[in-house]
Amino acid sequence: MNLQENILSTLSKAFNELFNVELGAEIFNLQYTRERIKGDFTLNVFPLLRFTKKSVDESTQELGEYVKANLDYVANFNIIKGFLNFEIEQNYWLKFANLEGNNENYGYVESNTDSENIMIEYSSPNTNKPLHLGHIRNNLLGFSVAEIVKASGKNVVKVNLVNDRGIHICKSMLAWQKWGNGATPESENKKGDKLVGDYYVLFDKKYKEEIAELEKTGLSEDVAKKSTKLLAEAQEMLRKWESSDNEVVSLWKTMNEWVYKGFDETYKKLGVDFDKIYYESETYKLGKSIVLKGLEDTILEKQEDGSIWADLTEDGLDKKILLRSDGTSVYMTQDIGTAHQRFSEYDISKHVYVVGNEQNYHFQVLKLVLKKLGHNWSDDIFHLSYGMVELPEGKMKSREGTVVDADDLIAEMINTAKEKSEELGKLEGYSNEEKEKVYKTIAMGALKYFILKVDPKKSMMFNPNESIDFNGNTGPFIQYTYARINSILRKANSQDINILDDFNESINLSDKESSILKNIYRFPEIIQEAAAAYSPALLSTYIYNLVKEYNQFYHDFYILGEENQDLKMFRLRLSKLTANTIKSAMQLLGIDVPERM
RNA sequence: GGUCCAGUAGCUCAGUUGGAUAGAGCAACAGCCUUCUAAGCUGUGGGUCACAGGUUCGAUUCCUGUCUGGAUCACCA
Repeated sequence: MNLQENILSTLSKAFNELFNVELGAEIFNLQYTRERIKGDFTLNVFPLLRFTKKSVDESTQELGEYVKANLDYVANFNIIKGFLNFEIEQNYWLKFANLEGNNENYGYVESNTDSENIMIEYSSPNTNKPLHLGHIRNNLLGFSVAEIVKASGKNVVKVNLVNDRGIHICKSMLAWQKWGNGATPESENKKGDKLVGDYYVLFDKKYKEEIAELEKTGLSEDVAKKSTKLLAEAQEMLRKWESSDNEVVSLWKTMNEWVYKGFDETYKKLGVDFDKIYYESETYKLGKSIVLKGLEDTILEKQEDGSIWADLTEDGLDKKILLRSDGTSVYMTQDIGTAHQRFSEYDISKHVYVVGNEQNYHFQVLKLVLKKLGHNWSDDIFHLSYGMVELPEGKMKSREGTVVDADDLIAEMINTAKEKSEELGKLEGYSNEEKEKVYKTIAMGALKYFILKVDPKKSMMFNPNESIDFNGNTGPFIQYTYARINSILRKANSQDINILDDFNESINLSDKESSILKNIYRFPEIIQEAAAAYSPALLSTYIYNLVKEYNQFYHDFYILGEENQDLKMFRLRLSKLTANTIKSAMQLLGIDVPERM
């Protein structure tokens, strides 16, 4: 039992004995005591007055006395306007520090074969579009959430779904065929994803030109859009692709390979990976057959033109097309197939889709259609919907070129980290290779933290003209603190001090020191909370606060320079604990910490 | 138009079941390197928590309405 559980059960007993009421632990509002107020845990007594049937002051006083008398480590209590603050004896924190002193996995819960299996899909790139800042948010979120859920004691399967089929793919293939002159990534000296992306943009340009031409002949915009030769050719290509036309399929394979190679490079830079990759091209047929089965079972309906629909109007949604009149699949069709395949392949209790909030409606429909088709596991689908990354001038639009390219941004960050680091000149003695590694660590730390510290649900602002900060509430600030602690630990080591020896617990803790210990004590809870909320932001806020406190401590107290041996040993231990916690928390954010910087 | 999400300091963001004096960072200004890394620490200024009602001992938090911004309602993915 941890502290809170002990206090809660003692409170239950208190109500039983003092006020003659049976209350479960869940009724008590027990929180960590606010900063600047004496105490460690705070009970809000107001909501309990209806059970005590006594005045606020009396109730609070009696509860405080009871808990103090009946719980060992409650050293004292104080009362402020109906808030009962329990003060935990410092010995408890000191024991805790000795106990967890060198537990590298402190806070993590190991999973086993009985643990829940959770599937997390993220990234899900479109093979026409090179990865940009929006995708970076997706990838970082997905990876971090997976790490956090894993650390909370679950088995995690990270999956990626590649959007490798559909009319959009045919657009870039067609453009390459028509105007590519056989260009390859090698011949153009360009990353494959970028090259293919260029042809997608080119298609759109030519398509718009053709629409404009048609409009000049007197057609309305809507009619013109549907009458272009280009679109007709793309549609024809999709039909050929779905009927496995050799030429089309072989071009498709070639161009996809280019893209994958490019994506892999970017994934590697971002430090994200997957346990399994699914391809739409391999699941859409399953989706198709499920849809046809649904039609047979009269759950779905067919229109005169042959297209197949789900009628969701009873549930407050619209009608949704699941198969086109020419028999080809839409996005929803393959998603039905993919979900089906995954739930039959794996025994998963939850399937998390990390997908932008622009697709909220899509997932609402997906869950509902699956449910209608009789798949109860549709309830286990969770759409982790995150907000857009906005630029000062508005949304990023691939086709309009207003995107912040992932590779460019990463390169720029590394460059900034390098400049800054060289300016400070703290890496003397490192080889160039080691230095480059540190630059990358810092650059990615800055970028990742910048993105992950924002609540996933909220849209976030990124101003490309203001480079991402390295001071304040940033990744490098946290990394710096880690490097600083390490510097001390290295020195201690070279003085033959064994940090892992138990320290003498008969010392007096300063407020700052016990505050740091309390913070570290909370780490396991934070992991659980972050996992339950699928929110890396909770972890970044946590680690920032811890680091800030440690830096204050570092500034105000000597560690190695402390003359009292017991205090010195304790402070080294405290530093070690902090470093471990920083490293663990940052790991869950997918951020590395450097030994020096 | 329907549905959903958001609005907290000049800017970027915290604020988890309603609770104590609403917090950080950046930017601005003023300080701190003759012992452990100044990517740090300390201080000052900066708020009608969009607005108006309601619920109650108590609302940034819950409810209703209004305003503003965004997303979505495709035979795109």
